[in-house]
Amino acid sequence: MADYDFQDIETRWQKRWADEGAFEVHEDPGKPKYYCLEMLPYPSGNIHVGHVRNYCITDVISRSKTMRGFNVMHPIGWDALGLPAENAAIQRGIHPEKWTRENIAGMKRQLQRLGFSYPWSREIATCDAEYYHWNQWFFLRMLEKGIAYRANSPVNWCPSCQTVLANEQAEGGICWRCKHQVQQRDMEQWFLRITGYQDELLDDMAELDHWPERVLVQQKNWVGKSPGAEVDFPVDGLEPIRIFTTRVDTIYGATFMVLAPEHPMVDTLLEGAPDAAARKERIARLRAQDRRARLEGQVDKEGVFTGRHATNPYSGEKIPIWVGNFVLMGYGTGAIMSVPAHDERDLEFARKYGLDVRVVVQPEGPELDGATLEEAYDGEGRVVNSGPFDGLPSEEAIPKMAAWAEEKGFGKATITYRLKDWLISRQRYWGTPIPVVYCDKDGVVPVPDEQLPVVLPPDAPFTGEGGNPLEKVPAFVNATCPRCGGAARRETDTMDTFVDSSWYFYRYLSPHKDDGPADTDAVKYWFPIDLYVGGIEHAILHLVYSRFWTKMMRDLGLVDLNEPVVRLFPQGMVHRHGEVMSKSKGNTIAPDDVVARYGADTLRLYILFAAPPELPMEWSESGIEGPHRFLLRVWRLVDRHAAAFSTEPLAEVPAELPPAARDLRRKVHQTIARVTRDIEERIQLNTAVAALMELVNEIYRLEEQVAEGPGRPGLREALETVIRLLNPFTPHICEEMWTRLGHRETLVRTAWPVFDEEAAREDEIELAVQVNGKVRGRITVAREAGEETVKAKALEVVAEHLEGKQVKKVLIVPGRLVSVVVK
RNA sequence: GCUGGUGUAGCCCAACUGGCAGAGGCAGCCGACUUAAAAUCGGCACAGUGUGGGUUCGAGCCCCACCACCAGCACCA
Repeated sequence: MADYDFQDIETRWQKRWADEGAFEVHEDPGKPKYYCLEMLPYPSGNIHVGHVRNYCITDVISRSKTMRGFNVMHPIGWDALGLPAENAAIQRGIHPEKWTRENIAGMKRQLQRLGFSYPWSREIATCDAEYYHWNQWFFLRMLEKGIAYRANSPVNWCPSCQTVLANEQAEGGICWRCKHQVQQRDMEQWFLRITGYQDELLDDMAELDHWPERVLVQQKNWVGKSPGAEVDFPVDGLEPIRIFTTRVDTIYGATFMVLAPEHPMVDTLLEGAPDAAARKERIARLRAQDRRARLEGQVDKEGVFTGRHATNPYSGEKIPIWVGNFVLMGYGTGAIMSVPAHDERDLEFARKYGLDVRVVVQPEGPELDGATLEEAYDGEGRVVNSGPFDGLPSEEAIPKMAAWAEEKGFGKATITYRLKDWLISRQRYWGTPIPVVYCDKDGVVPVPDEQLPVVLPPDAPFTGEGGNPLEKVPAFVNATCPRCGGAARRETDTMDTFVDSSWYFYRYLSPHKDDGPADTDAVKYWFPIDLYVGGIEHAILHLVYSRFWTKMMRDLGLVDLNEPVVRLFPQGMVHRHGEVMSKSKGNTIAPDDVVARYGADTLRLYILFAAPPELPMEWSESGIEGPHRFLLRVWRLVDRHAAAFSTEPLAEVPAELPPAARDLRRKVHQTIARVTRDIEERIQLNTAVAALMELVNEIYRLEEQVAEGPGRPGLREALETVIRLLNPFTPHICEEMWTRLGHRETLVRTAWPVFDEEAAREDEIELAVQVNGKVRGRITVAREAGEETVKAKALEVVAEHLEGKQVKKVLIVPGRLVSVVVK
């Protein structure tokens, strides 16, 4: 018997695939296409099991789709710009580029050792000037269209990363990368006007019917669309205070207003107020409260009365102006009207400071009383105590009252979003240089297309002493103004690396195109992406940016699409000892060790078998034994017959078969149907593997009975079916067995088995017979047996349970059971 | 607190539109092979589906109320 020498088998087949360029693809109008995408890795130094899980899923889909006759695009690349490379440079004195290239080389070796089916000629690295050239080109196009702009605004500064961050990258005041708390700073920065697409990002979700609901919900929350009204509240001798509300119908119940401590009018209001100094100091304390805690509502509501009043423009009533820590400057106008009767937060505040509570919306049922109200009523109802609007249902009052404000000139209906423009400038070296220069005479001047790419200078100093290393490279900073030819200073900020990943999937299609980012014809052929597999942690980052980028490209006339991805499949994480596997937890598994011990095929099979792909998978040291033993079992089975079959002529499986051979053939075809469906429709790869194990068990059981005689061609069919169905999961061992059975062509170019419904059909069916819901017997009937036959047989077999009782009903569920109801 | 997901054998997990709770694997037990063990081959056992109600001839699956764990959202006016 030949040993299963996985080291030898795997490296040999990897070499053959590489030599043959087995996975290279080109546009082929004669075939249906399938674009199978996975999230490209950051070259941190090692492929980890999480990546492996991601890439095993896409590899199975890609290989099976190829065998099913599709022209499959399944590319890989490197998200190669980013901070860790620069930190390595500071800490270890290795240039970011060297560090990155070495990591890429190592990780590429790891991926190749796992046998993934990539067209390596399409490999891209975003740190190639050939790639980031087009980031710059896109930036210039957006600058022309006003989508890219420079503005001064409060931004998130991460002291640990020494750079600013986009809003969604500092959620809850925490840097997404290093988890440090960010600071607020006012800085002039570059933004992309993603808010120009905010409604489209929401509306086009209707097209994303193969995206998981939880991702869409997250994105929807993040965009945070909230229709309402803005209303100006006049203040004697000052500018009016503008508030935003979603419930203008409750405005007659506004008994006070509250400004965010950072609101620009706070200081002005305090001037001339009694005890101004003391109030100022207390407000300063509110400002100093932990920002993150304030954002998350973790602090108690606190406020300071300014001593001033504003006028409710609807009622003409004077109401006190407060400053409160629960009002945020970053949302709406940073000022609210407070309606304690109908808003929980306002009620809490009002009770704490003894402010009036006035009911202005009355629901069905007992009359609400502001004085005793314990819970704010924030539902709908009939508007009361509201002057001319009394009696209106609140949903009708909202548009009427907003229209009234507009008519009178002190307000209007408006929509507020939580989404902010995408801040893309970073004060770091290892990113795409933003292609503009600053000229004393001409101001901000874009670098002309023909001068692109603006290349990162290789000789920047990585001292770690703060400041962008690019600023310290005179040859880079000192530029010529493209407009006037005079001296100019080059922009030293680089782009957010999420820019790189927003469009990389277009670049794969024409990775070396030098006169544009993407080839239009190739995009037409391959897009949209049929399946995108990756981690869900990118739900409001990469996946939103990518959707925006495609819409922007569409508006530049580059693509004819609203959405890049048809089906999104977020795979589950890998856990160990009940915790997420991560470097910081110190519980990682190195795929290399597993490959050395069990081989790539076993690792692949185990990862896919251990849990459904979308759920977390628990890594277990003993669990891997099962799939490994299974492969040995298949290997021995094929080994017993390979020599003989490889020299025998192929024979048709006869239509008439002895029972054992018939049973085997049925199982073979049932398995084809199950595995195909589990892979293609359900992406339920664990059950596909289980079905294959079942089939192999069945072959073992029947092997001796079908090895000789009319069943023999069926045995061969069974073996070859197992090999072909298993190939996407464990391609090396399958190629080897396939060859040993006498085939010359690789499985990469071999068709998927064809399902024969007739062969899969059961001839006899066993039915359970229930009496009043309890199984009391079972009968075996021919597949085509009529209802009467089934009924008679069923009643006969449970006769003793029917004695002395009256049969009320007999239900026959075809192929399942017979249910007898008696009384 | 809100939304979503998950809860099935000692463990990881199956169960198509409501139809006999068990496919697969790990661990366990018994036999065969072996001087013996491992490996291998064959076989066995184990839960009534988180809890409590309901609908139904029939519920793991549907409905209601809870519990636990996970994820997301959360003072967004």
